[in-house]
Amino acid sequence: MPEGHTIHRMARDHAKWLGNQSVTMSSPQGRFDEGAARLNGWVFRRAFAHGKHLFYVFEGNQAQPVLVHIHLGLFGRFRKRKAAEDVPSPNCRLRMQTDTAILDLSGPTCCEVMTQEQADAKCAQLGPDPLRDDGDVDLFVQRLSRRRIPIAAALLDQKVIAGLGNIYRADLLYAYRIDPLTPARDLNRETVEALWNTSVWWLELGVRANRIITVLPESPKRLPRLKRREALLIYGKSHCPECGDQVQKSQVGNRTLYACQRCQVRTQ
DNA sequence: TTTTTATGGTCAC
DNA sequence: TGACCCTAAAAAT
Repeated sequence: MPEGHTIHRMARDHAKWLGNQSVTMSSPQGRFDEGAARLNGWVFRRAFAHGKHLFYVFEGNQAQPVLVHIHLGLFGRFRKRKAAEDVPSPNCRLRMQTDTAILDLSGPTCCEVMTQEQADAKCAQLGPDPLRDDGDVDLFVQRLSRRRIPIAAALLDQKVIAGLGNIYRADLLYAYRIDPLTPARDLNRETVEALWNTSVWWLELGVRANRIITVLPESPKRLPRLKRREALLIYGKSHCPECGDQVQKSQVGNRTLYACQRCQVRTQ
């Protein structure tokens, strides 16, 4: 269930659980047999994320580290297992096991071995990631300024900004009352910077809370207990929290968009 | 029990 | 634009 915050959180957690340990790797399902066999017993050195892409760095018997690139897609999922006796799901693509932890991966769009150079090339295709130190708001501004597509489609385009998904896009546009069909390049810089800054804040909060929360105005010391519904502004709702009108569901950028036609009227 | 849905993405036309 | 890929849980029957 991944937008960017999930992937960055996984990079952090997995490095904590597996870091600097020799990892026993297998592919119960069989579709990653070759990769698992190649890296079996290698040392998990570190993990990093760019947008929704997750990378592990393994060191073994070769001069250069070798990476595993994982993209969860819509259905991909990791499960942390308690004991080695746990039987993996029949669709478990990859099991990584150390003396202290077991991680099972199922349903990823992508799970492949690659070099650092290939990983760099993969990341070079992506837009700036608000969660990364090298995330650059100017690049976001520039990429948006060249697109005529609706802003609601642009926010899902990983070449424009990396890490946002369907929930963050709906709530970002709602937060600033932006008409979702506004051409991306028509938005003024002030608005684009606001979208970026709020993305940074929401994604960081998402990593910390390990869930999407878009309703908190500033960082609280203690996270309130929120039910899923209460944590979101408009995504998945039937009525606008501001005016009470029915929320419009439509398909924009191939995904279901939730928006309020009465409130979201800004076009710059 | 079957069908639908989901926080994603690629490819062909 | 639509077909398709991947999996699991919720919703519908």
